[in-house]
Amino acid sequence: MASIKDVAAEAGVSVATVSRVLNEHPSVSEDARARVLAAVASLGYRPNAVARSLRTDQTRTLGLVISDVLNPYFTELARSVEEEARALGYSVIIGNADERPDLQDHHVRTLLDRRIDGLLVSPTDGGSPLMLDAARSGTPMVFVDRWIPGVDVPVVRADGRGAVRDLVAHLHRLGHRRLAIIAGPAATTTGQERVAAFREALEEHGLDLPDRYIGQGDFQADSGRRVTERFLDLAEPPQVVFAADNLMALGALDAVRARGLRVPDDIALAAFDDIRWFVHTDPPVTAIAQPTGELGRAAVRALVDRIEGRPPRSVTLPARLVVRRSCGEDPATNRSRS
Amino acid sequence: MASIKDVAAEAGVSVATVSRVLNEHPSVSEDARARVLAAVASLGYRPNAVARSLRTDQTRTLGLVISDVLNPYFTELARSVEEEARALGYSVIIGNADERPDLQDHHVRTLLDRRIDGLLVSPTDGGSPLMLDAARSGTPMVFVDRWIPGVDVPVVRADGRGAVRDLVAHLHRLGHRRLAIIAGPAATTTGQERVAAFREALEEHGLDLPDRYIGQGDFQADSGRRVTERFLDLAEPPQVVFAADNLMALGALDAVRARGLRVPDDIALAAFDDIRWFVHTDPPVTAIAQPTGELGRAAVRALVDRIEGRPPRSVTLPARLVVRRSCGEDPATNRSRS
DNA sequence: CGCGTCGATGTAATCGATTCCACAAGGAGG
DNA sequence: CCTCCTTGTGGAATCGATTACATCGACGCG
Repeated sequence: MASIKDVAAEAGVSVATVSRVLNEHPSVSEDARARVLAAVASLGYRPNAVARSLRTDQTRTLGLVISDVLNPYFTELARSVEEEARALGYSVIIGNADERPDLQDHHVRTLLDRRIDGLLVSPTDGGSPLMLDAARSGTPMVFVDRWIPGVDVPVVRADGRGAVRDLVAHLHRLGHRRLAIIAGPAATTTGQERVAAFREALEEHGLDLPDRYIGQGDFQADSGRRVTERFLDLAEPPQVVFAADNLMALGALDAVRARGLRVPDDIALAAFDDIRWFVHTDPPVTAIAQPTGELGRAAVRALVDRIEGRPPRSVTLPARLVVRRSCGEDPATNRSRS
Repeated sequence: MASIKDVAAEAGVSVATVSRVLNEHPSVSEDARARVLAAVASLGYRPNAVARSLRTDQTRTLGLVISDVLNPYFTELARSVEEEARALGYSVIIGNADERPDLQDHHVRTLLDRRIDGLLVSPTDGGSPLMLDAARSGTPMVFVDRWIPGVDVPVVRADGRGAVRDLVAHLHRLGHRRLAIIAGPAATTTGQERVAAFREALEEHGLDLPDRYIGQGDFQADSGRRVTERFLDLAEPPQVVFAADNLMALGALDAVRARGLRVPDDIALAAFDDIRWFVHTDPPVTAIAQPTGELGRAAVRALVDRIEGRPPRSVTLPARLVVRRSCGEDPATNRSRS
């Protein structure tokens, strides 16, 4: 592959001049510029990004470590992150942690070794030593969706409390009184917050959330299935199951179907995170929709602000309830958009 | 960030010795090794991958350019690619082309600039000049899922012909005679092949595929919706719509639902690519399942073979039919697994 | 006892870019 | 006509690693 030296030789100038032409440095003669450009074209020369990064100490690359690529919420997030980054002149390298702290650490380490300019993380757990180190060390960092408490890093996320309150009101209006939740891992902020928001909302209606109605999931479909089976085995099963993410809702659907029961007649279902397929499931699933694209874009802007020396800001955007039929018919508040 | 020089100074040895310790070169004394390791630990030193890549001329990184991250088929593919690559000691950088040739070129160029060791591509079109160049030039390359005819690059893909034949037999048995297809872009091999396989299978049953029953889609949901609407507007609408990918099937579902029609009573639906949600849609969708994970792994192995100087092999794996209820009940051949 | 061999180590070249510094040529101003 | 800038250019240092080559003891063998 042709290097800058080859171009210099071909154009009959020094490598310094070639570099100046390529970087649009003002003091280059028209003549030299033309010859260099011609040489570049004829050799099909492309600057070696590795060498450039070594010299300039910047890669114009962002790292994004997400909890699970197979989760449509995160793929959508990843997509918007890449889009905004590209618009700002950065590339993105995605690391998929699969909800495993060890894999998350692997990717953080690899990205740091590559000297990415900044790191976007949606942490899988409460923070490994490596993660805390990374946060404290020089690399600019921003948390997205989830965060690690007590670490001084900007956070871009959605606040679901209002939407959860709307959801519980909706469920209460439909006559449901025994409400259960499939929680996410307690080590994640979203895992905790969604349970807390649910409990608070229940209290507003004088309902409580007994331990047997809290199932411990891990944001994966299988755990949703297991927890739902346990709910269905209770002497007094819940009337509603609220899954803290879309994959666990999928698992819940599996479990209900395996028993030959029907949603919402036998048991109602709602989910955190809205995805396109929820419109066409049987029945369409009532869900809390996050402004995913906006979150991704805001996260990139915050990170690039840090990288380029501007003060970054944490951002919190509201989520909203999308009512469908999985909790029963509710003609009073049909705010469904589909 | 500490460099190898700092480590050398701290350990009281030369940088060469540090490098030797880190690369497990045999001739280093126990004493020196211990001192270097101690220095590495105390400084929290991590080798700079950028500098190493420049010197060794290898990045231990693979590029993966896929047509659309939001398509669950491709995210699953991406996941298995990353997994296998990691097992073989490589990282993966994913570029999402969003079915846009210009974006595809952008990512190929960026990846080449970064001097990735090899490139995995699922081409969005028939091959831009850049793509053809890349294929001819030195960088090892493998096509996955789709390929570009006439280019000498190994291909790892699924053969859907057998499964399409099974599908058409299934449809014929159910009494369907007017079958339509929502095709993918003619510029992609999968776009063409699926139509050809469908037509061949129809011919075996003495049916033909008139032009009005071929809708031109682009593998995105919106196009599935538009094409389906056009089918429904025909004087004699088809009895079955076969979507050439899962997103267009989603769009078809949207269109059918918007008219207040029902699947499969008013019109039947089948899709190429099976995804988890198809089990829970209304009704569950009959689909052709590709061995996605195996494809991803085989593609990585083929690419790494090329990179490491072994002869790479093209791989073709069979897809299979998964019957569900979206085409009507067929007690005779219930090979559904769900 | 002298020489060849081997193990451990350091010096320095190298990868491909960017960029500081020196310098030459040419024009402006005194 | 002699300085003093300005503009264009090249030489060489630099980034952080790897690695070829040189060196220096120690050891074994004839």
